[in-house]
Amino acid sequence: MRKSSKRKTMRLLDTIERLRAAGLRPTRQRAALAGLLGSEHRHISAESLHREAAKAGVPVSLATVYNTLHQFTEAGLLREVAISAGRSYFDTNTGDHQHFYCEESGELVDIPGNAIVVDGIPGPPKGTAIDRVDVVVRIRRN
Amino acid sequence: MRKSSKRKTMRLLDTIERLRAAGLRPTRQRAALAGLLGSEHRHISAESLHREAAKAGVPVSLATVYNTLHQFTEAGLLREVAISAGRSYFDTNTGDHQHFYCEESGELVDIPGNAIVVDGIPGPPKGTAIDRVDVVVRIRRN
DNA sequence: TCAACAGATTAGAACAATTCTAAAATGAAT
DNA sequence: ATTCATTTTAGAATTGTTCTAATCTGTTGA
Ligand SMILES: [Mn+2]
Ligand SMILES: [Mn+2]
Ligand SMILES: [Zn+2]
Ligand SMILES: [Zn+2]
Repeated sequence: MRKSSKRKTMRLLDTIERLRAAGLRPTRQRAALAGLLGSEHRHISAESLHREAAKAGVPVSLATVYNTLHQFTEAGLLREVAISAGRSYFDTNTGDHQHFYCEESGELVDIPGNAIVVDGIPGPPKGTAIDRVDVVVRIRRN
Repeated sequence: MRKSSKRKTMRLLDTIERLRAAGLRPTRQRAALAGLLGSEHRHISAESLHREAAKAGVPVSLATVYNTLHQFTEAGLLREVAISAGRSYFDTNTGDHQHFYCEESGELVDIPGNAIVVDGIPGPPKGTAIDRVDVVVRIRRN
């Protein structure tokens, strides 16, 4: 067994543990998708992940991709980012951070959470509490 | 001619002027929709405006509602608010301000622009400039 | 080891929001 | 009035997402 193969196996075991810890049965599809999501921070859509899976030779249905993205989000493994109507984006970076968004390219770039400070938020409407503060800095090519 | 009728007529003339100023031909439909949007600040969707028009006895097609909302947005008479994938919201308040958003009720509440201060935004990616900073304060009923 | 079953996956239908098409209507300019 | 570019429209088409109900699979415990 070569080194890279052994590394891959260990990553798979890790992934399976992480799924179990999240209360999700470690199925072939979930493990494969979790593997594709990987360790670096990424912004993906359901369709893009579905294409990626197909390209990687993992035949998983689009319905399962949607199910899995929502389950991962509920489990705190992903975060959903509302950027523009029409398409949902999921973020593998679940920590406190914000985004640059370029309408022209559709690209999403992280802004570290410790950089931005939002001040002066009024008390929320009676009977509600603040859940999260999302900042999207819309940028344009020049 | 009664007072209220005269007021309505003047508002209509105003609306027509404003459409002309925006470079839009003041058609029956555009004037009616602009009238419905009114002067108070509101958050609407295409479908909700379409229903409102129908209820007001103004038969305007859904396609025209979409066209008009986009044209008004382009002309700076409306602003599009990205809140959640799936439905577009338009805002008759085009000034600098932000929003509370309650996922449970779908309600959108204005936060005056002079209240919130966003600090520490990093320089935008090379070759781009900041267009707008959107803040959405997500709230939950408790 | 394997039977049994709850939970997961799937193809495809259904759905909701939006956009497109191309034909008919209309505002503006003669 | 006539003309013509612009606008409106009904309905089809497209897109992203969710639903359905049949099939499959991971887990459990004999
Ligand atoms: Mn969702
Ligand atoms: Mn739009
Ligand atoms: Zn991010
Ligand atoms: Zn607003």
